[in-house]
Amino acid sequence: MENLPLTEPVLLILLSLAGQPRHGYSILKDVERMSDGRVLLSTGTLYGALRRLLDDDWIERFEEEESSRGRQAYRLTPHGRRNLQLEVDRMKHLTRLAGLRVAARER
Amino acid sequence: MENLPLTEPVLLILLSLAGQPRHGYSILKDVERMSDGRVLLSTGTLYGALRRLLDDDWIERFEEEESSRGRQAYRLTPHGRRNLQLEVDRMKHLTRLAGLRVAARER
DNA sequence: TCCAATATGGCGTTGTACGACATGTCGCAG
DNA sequence: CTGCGACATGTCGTACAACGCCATATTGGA
Repeated sequence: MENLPLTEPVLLILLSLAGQPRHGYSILKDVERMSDGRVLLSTGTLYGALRRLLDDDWIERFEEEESSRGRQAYRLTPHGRRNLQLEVDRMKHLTRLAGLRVAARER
Repeated sequence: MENLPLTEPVLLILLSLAGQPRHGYSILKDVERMSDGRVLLSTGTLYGALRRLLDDDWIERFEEEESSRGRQAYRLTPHGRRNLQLEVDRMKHLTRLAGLRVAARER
């Protein structure tokens, strides 16, 4: 339960879970959609990241009764949601700054 | 001259160079300032990243005549600036989406 | 004269990302 | 009823970025 690096794949996974609980394959597809097909997580990346997120209590398993298949849904913990919120705020701050800097054209 | 992963350290370094050419140590301090002290690049990270950015022609060495010390300034190439612009646009798009997703509170 | 800040860089460890591989289910078109 | 593509979950090995630590050198001020 320490802190993990908030890399792009991890961020996208969390973002995908922010709206609703999902199972692995669904996250994969959602990330693809969110990024307009630019980010294609491999299953290696996905399940590795999910394990770390579980270890650090950012997400938790979420059992759906009626699902017959081996599907396992994941959902954000309050802890995870809090941290995601902080991260998004940080990103907003940074993009604002980035916009200004890049806009100040070469002369 | 292929594409390199746009990780957080790399992004911050580029952002730091967007405003003006800088030498290594100056980038270090600027990144620290930009992130309100939250991101402290180690020199290992910095010079490793700079080498890769040079290899991939995102930045170039920029000789200042009057500098007596071993200072070597770096500056964005047009290629690097273009890519940075694209990356910033991508980030803006993502943050917008992230804001919406996270704001849609649990129920 | 010493010391802190400035400045550049190498090296080894750690851990993430990712492709490749492995396995199985479900629904449907032929 | 059979093959196939989408759905679904995971492991393993490798490559490489991040980072801490070390080494080194200059400059300006107390």
